[in-house]
Amino acid sequence: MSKEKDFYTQEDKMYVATDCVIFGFDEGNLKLLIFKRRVKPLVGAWSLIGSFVRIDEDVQDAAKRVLKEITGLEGVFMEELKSYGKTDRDPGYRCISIAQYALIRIGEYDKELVKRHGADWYDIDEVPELVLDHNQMVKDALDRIKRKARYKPIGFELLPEKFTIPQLQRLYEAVYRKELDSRNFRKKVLSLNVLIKLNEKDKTTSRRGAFLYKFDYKNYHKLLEEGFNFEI
Amino acid sequence: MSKEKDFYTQEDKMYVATDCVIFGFDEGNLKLLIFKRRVKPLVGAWSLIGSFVRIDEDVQDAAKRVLKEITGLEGVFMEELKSYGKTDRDPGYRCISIAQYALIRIGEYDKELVKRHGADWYDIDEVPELVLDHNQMVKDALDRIKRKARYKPIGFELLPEKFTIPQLQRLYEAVYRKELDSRNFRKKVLSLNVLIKLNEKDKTTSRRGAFLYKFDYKNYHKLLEEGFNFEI
DNA sequence: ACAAAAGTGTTCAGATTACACCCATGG
DNA sequence: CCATGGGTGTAATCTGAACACTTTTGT
Repeated sequence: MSKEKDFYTQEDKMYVATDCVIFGFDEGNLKLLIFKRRVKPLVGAWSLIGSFVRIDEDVQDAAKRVLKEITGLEGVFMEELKSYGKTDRDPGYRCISIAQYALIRIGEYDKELVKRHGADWYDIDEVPELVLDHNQMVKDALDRIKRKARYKPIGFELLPEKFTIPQLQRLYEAVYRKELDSRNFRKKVLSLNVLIKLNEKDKTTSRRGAFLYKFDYKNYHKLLEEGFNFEI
Repeated sequence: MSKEKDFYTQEDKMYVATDCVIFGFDEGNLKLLIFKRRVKPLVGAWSLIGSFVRIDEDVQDAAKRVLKEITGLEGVFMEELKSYGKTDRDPGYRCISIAQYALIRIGEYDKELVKRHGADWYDIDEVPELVLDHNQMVKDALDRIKRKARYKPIGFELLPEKFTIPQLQRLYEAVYRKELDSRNFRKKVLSLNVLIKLNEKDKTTSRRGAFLYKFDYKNYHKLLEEGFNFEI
């Protein structure tokens, strides 16, 4: 930055942070990754995972950086939620935060790293009180994925690469918070033509076993361009 | 702020701006309000209307402030679009911008004020090159209202208080960029039960005249709570 | 043989689409 | 009297919702 002229010296500067609402899905429940603060202010309080944005760092990159620092993951689905810009949101100093939400495969993160950072998964119904406006961020992120699930096949980011249709249904049930009819669900989801049936079964949840599928990203992108509707 | 302790002094501060993508609708065309910069840097270039966020000002309030400064309008529909946070987006200095989009009634703004600020309306298809990433903001805002029109009756913010159904249809056609069948459009829009038919006609576009309607905000909010679908 | 989850089809109601003519009026 | 935009109905199709039984297999 130093090579550029600063035309704006009479204006106010402030801190810019980014906070990540990190969702996972496990055993039928939607989960949230939060951690216990070890630095001032608010030591010991539960918080979303976030960081200040550095002056030589894109906001998106800052979000990717913290996600990687805590979970070891890269290249996962992450999207901006909205900004939180009230003057009084942080008692420390004027700081605005650009919240993001991420969907990760709960089997794939680096458990050692997560533990070392004092982070832990909470069932979405049992999230404790978080610092600042972080509970509001979680609420807004939940509303967002509920809506988003209507037109993007959001679930596949949260499931392992190979998954069964009953698993996918349980995920949608967790997001929508209501039970779905398995016949209609299966019919709808298969009609989208974005699932590839494999010759393997998952036998962990039933004696009979359920066929595994994987997501057909190629077909999916083709359909997106045609303006497809993924409503379940 | 000064009464609070600043815990974060080792972190980077930056400028935070907000830019408004201001839409209007006139004679069948969606329009954009932009203005010609009179200050350094980039004097004379076309730009969205924006401002730095002051340290004692909410981001939303900053957006409202600039909208009022330029158009004289208050209380119009305005919503956050997204943040633009790349390090190199502003050559002046590190500055992130929270873009907003607003929908205003093109007959109601303060024309004197707009002229005095060097602002002008451009047809959405004829927007000139704008400074920084402002063309991208416009594109993103257009995509947003296209999607938003599917589940919120967005059009009413852009039309005068009293409007005709053909007017409303032309607005939707401008947003979707395709022609709609007038019988189906009328059927659908009336079935939503959010229009109040008035005993007046608008005769400016036909000899016969078209009945004027107004939007039934009360009924609309009731329907929203029930989770209504406004797809046209 | 039985418990427990996986898998499968049909019917009905409501919504969406396509489509063509008469109406009212000012000039 | 005619040109112009406003206003109306119906049939065909598609989509979403409701609903119950058979299959598989480990124990």
